[in-house]
Amino acid sequence: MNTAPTLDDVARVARVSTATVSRCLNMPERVTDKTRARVLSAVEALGYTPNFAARVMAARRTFTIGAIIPTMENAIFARGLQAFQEELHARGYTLLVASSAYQPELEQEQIKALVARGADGLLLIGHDRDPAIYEYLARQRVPALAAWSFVDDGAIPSIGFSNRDAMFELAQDVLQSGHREIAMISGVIRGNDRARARLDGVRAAMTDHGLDPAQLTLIETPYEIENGADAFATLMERQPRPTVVLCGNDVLAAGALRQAHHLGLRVPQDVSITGFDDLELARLVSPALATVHVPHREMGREAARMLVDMVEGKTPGTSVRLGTTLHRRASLGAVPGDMPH
Amino acid sequence: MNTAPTLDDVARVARVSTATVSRCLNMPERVTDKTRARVLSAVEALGYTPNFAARVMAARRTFTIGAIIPTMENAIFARGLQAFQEELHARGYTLLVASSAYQPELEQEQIKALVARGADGLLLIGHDRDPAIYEYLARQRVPALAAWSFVDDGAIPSIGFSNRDAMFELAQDVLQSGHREIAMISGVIRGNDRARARLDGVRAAMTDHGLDPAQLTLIETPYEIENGADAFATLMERQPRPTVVLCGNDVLAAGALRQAHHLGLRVPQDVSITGFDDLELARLVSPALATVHVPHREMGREAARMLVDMVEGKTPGTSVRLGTTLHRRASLGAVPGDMPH
DNA sequence: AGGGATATTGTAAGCGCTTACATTTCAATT
DNA sequence: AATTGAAATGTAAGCGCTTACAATATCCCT
Repeated sequence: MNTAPTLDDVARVARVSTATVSRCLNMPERVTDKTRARVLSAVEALGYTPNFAARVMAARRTFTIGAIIPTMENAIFARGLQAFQEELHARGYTLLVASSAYQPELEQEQIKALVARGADGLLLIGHDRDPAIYEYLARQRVPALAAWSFVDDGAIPSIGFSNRDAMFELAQDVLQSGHREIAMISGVIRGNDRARARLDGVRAAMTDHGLDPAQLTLIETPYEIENGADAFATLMERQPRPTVVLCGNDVLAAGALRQAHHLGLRVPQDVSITGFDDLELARLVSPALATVHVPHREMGREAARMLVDMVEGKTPGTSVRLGTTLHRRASLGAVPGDMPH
Repeated sequence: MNTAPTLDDVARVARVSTATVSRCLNMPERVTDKTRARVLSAVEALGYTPNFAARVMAARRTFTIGAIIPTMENAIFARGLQAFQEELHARGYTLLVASSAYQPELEQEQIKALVARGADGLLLIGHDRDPAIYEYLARQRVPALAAWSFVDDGAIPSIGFSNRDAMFELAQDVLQSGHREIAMISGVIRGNDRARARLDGVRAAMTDHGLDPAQLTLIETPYEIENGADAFATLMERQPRPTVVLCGNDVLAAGALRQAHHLGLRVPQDVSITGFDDLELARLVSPALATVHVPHREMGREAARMLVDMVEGKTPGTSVRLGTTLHRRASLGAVPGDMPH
């Protein structure tokens, strides 16, 4: 089907052996200037591009890193991934991205697809997956790194932050400002340790303040704006009505906020809303979202460095924990009806 | 390095020939139930995954489609791409995504990288690129389709909408509501026909209303929120001050809107702002952005269908023009100080 | 000028898979 | 039971590249 010129064609035109052409392309310094010029002009003349599959097969190396992210639909992973790609590019690697749509089964499929395509290493999000897939990666000898989450004893090293501690801190802040009727809109927990850890953080903070975590009103829903809006509407019908809604991320929070406007509720006077991630979104909506800032770009960059080092055998990989910072913004206020002190 | 089991290993364990194993995997119906069971259990036992590079090389087909988008950082292409991927998946193809960061040179590099990786077809954004790259694609016999833009006589078929007409319509609306001091924050024009067409649309509408398009106050800047904010600040210092700022897309508009709040300007009472794309963003900010709705999902889906048909030789590809719709929302209002009629 | 060390180039064996073609198996038919 | 043709399986030739090893050219000494 594809009648593109091959190495042989180039060799013939340049009147050298295929080995020399290959060297010209891969180790130019091991070839005379004269022959290199001849070869390169043949390459030019023919419009030759090396066949990647053949190269991979012969060299058993692809200089390709795969990443499987839960979604491309919203900006959650975009910034970190962009930084990841930039750093990878600087180190001579190409990034291939696949999306799992938050489905563990599809993620497995994508992992295998990328390994089959010869990815030298893999970036995964979080730790929560079938142990069999870790065995598979080990057997295939493909190093993998988990990001967006920090666990120091996982099957693979990770680079990220403690979702639990970050959310704990935010929830503490909320509790300290007096809120007691607390609701949470969480992402779907199955196969998502980040979502679970955030929920745990909230519960831990409640316990810490002498509240029963079982009292937490919880809605679990996919990370989409509409879902945030719907969940918020449901929560506002509960009696007693929550005075604050903690959202599993900024996307859900943005949806909640839109719904609040729609319902004629003032934020934060009537109800407070918080997010997580500090996407650009958080500062675009009004009021701006109180949220947890995650160092996405730094995480992406560090992940690239670590993974490349792992691929090149320089390290088996060590987990790195990054910090998060609480951003108090206008969407989080005092408890409605509370007397000022 | 990689000691993964091969087809040969499977064949040995299952006590059949390699050809039979291959058939088991690719044309299961051409093999007895009994041997198929034997082979599959060998596959299972060994944890075998076919080597993609080898398969590609032998079969000269990858069932992979590549897409090169200008950016992954914001949501501009996310929704359309997601739909594209879904439809591709339904048809048995895998999507590989690369980002060009709006740099034509990098885009060329990425195109070659994807072709070398055996992409059966390519999705590109817009038409504006070095003709040499079209020759390259033709010679490599890799079908390509342009999206997010409609041009019926381009080097490759396209599926999209008329950026010019869509923006023309929006600008007409703006002019009809009386605005005369018009400014535009455009994306970077170089290598971006969509941005250029949108600008042309605005100019054409001005001409249509007897205005001199040279009077248009224009700032050209990359599609980032911060840039939109900065550009807006600059525009607000001009005398006479624009009464409306047309933005090249919603991202720039969101930045402009944030800056307006920051400067204490009310939208639309003091100044109107419009966007383009109708990202989710547009309805999250307040006031909601008047913008042009683009059928992203439909475009992505149609692009996948068309491209697969092209790859499979069912059609050389025909250009498809989709419609856009104007969404009048609160960010666009009357001219400040105008007497109501 | 001769000899050896070194830099350059060539030869050819795979890498793991698919597939055209050859061979074997087996059920149906006579 | 012999014959036949279709179905199942096996054989082996590549796909386009890299790279160990072999062969040759080049250079620097004495």
